[in-house]
Amino acid sequence: MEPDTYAEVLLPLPVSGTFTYHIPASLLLKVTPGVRVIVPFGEKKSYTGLVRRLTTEPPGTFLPKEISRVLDARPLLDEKHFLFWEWMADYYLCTPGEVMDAALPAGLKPAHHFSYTIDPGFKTLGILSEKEREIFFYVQTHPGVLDDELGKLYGKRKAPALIKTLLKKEALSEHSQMIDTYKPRTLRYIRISPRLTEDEIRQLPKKLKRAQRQWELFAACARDWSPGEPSHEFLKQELLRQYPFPGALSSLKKKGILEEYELPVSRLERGEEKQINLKKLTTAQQQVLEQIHHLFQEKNTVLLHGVTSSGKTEIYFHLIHEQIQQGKQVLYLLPEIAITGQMIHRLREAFGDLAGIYHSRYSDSERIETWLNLSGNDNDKPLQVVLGVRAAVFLPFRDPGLIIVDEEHETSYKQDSTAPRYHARDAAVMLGHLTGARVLLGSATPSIESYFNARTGKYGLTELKERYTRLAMPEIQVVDMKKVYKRREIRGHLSYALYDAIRETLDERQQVILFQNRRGFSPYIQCADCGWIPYCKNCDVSLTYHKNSNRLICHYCGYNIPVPEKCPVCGSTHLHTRGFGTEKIEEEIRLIFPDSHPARLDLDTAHTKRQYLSIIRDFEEKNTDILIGTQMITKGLDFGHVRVVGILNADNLLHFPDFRAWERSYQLMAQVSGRAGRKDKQGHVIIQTYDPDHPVITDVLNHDYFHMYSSQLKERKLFHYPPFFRLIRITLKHRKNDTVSQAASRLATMLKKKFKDKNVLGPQYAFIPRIRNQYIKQILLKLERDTDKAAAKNILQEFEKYLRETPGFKGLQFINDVDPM
DNA sequence: AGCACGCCGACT
DNA sequence: GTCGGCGTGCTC
Repeated sequence: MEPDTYAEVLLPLPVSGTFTYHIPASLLLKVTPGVRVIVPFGEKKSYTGLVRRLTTEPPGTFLPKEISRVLDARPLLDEKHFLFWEWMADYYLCTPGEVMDAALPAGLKPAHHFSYTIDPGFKTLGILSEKEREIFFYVQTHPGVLDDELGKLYGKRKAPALIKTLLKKEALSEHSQMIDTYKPRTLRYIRISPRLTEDEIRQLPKKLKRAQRQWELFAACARDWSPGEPSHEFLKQELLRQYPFPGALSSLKKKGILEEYELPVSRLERGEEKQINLKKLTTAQQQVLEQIHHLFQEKNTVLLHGVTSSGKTEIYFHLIHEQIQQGKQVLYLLPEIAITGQMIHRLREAFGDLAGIYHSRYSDSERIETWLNLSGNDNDKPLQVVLGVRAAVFLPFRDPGLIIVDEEHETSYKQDSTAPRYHARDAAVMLGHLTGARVLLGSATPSIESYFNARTGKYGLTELKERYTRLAMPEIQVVDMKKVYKRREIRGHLSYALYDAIRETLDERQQVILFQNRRGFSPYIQCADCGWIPYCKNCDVSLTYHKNSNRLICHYCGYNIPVPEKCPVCGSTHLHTRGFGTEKIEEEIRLIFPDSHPARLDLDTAHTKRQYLSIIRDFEEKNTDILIGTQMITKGLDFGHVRVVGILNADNLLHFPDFRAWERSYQLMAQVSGRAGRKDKQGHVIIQTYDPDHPVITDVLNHDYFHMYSSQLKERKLFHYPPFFRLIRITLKHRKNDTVSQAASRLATMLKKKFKDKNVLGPQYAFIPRIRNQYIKQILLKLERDTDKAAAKNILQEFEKYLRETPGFKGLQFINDVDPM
């Protein structure tokens, strides 16, 4: 007799292992690694989980329960991707469950729900509290209501507690329920019933003689019928449009002559089948393409360093085309903000329905369909290339030949708010390793790490130095704000130099981009008499003044209050704004250039994708002529008529307290500059700074990436930072300041003893020491490149476990960020 | 994560 | 004496 088979199932729980279930004989063929299963868990719950592996080894210490249902016909992912998940959990110090959570689109995610009805025997309303009664009556009018709907109505926190007492008082009954949130869209088809024999069909003309409409309908379906062949199928809606006889149709169905059935259609936008359509490469591009091929023979990963507007995208497209011709798939990663309508259009133009998009802007259903398509869980032909954001690294490509990570220096590739705190670029390199796909990183301003890897031979390196249309690099002018203020050569926050450039540009009906790395009107307000500054009550930050709403807003927790009329400390009415943000610049521009049409692009004006796109479109169509924005304007935008780019205050970039500040400043300024002068005329970039001789400014001025790189590299070496050292940033959070402080210094001491003193930095308060009433301290652990990382991580986790269990340190939160940004 | 079990304060 | 607070520990 065959031994029993068990499945190790990953459940969406924050635990490290899997749970073992017995596979009933009836499900034996259906349960394979990678399919989702419904399993009982605990007393009455059931979860959807993912089968990790099968085993015939019976567990010794417990009696396994049975798998109750299998949800997928084919695995959602293969062994390689499981290994990828496991690498990620291990490398970024989180659980496989957390990786699973990040990897799967919401609708495929293991979850479970409860629905409620009132208990029919319940009589004594009197024993219910007012709130309980509310829920009771809601359930009475909405039988079968789900837990999350009640949660939405009565509070995510409160509802479960109230429901619990209602269950206890036997007022409600609970029903465990699997929700399939994903419903494939279907189309209805009509065909001649295959159960009809040939003879019966031949009899039909006689039989239907007196039913004119039924006869017409049948004749239409039988048009191309030939004996022995299966009937053609007709779209119901099409058929009824030509022959609008629904009554006749249902009669024919009743008689068993025609049959109606549903087939799922993919919701993926499929353009018509298209011939692959590529632009011809320039000589320089062609050379780089060949070099990439050459480098891929020896290296898994290649860095393409190509100046802005050098046409990297064209090279990518040619590489994608080659992969498709070889029957291989391509993953094409871009930062969220760079996936523009323009970009999608170009991809569809080139690859038609072979191309897919994986993006948060797309509905969850569309993301699910992309996933199911790639995993082979639908009947469509597989996508050959998917353009996607960070999370697209998880897509279950079965035969990937190439992974492109464009704008590889972008910080948005790093997920830092929730675990897994992974970097999609580094994950892509690992994925390439596991799947055999080549990895191409691209950037005009590569990260120091990637460039270092390329220069030291870990990656291949190729450079594209020529701008696409023989476009000259923009002329960069640095304006010394110290002198400007001394000589009073300023209007608002615009130096005369910038003012003149804008004036001239407007007169020539061209466009301007102004970059200011701060949103809001001004960073804070201050009492001119006593120096009082309003702070957030939940966080240790000053409140930012927003003029539009006339409120003071905390950018960290959202806390906001109206602007006080007078100083609460001294009663003075002289409350002045300090510093400036995008909102203030916009106001100044309207004042200084009354004939201009400025627009602002930042988190406040582009809250939704739609708003963002409409601001961009207005600028593209020249409805607006001055675009004032934060980081947002630097990403992948292609404007044809921008003559002048102004960086209003380079200093708050340069003096950011972070070891990457200079690198970032360079990248930002170089990328913003790249927006200038696209079409016929050379662009003009004006950088306002109090520190005109700053080395980074000089490098930007000279378009000298390499100099920035080498000087930064020296600093990194000297102060023990990447790429010479690996960093783990440990964050401790607690409601009590004392608790974090004590725990943090205990941890630091332990780490210093175990590693070397110089390898442990801190503890120190976070940049914002308190957010949402949680005190935050950080320790930076620096590991030499040759340290046993696994061992170090184990030690760290041991220490944290020990501290968590120490009396007095209860409720302490640890967050480990590997390779923090 | 949820949920049960378990041991100490304010209530009919 | 009980209801209920959330600390601790387990779930295949």
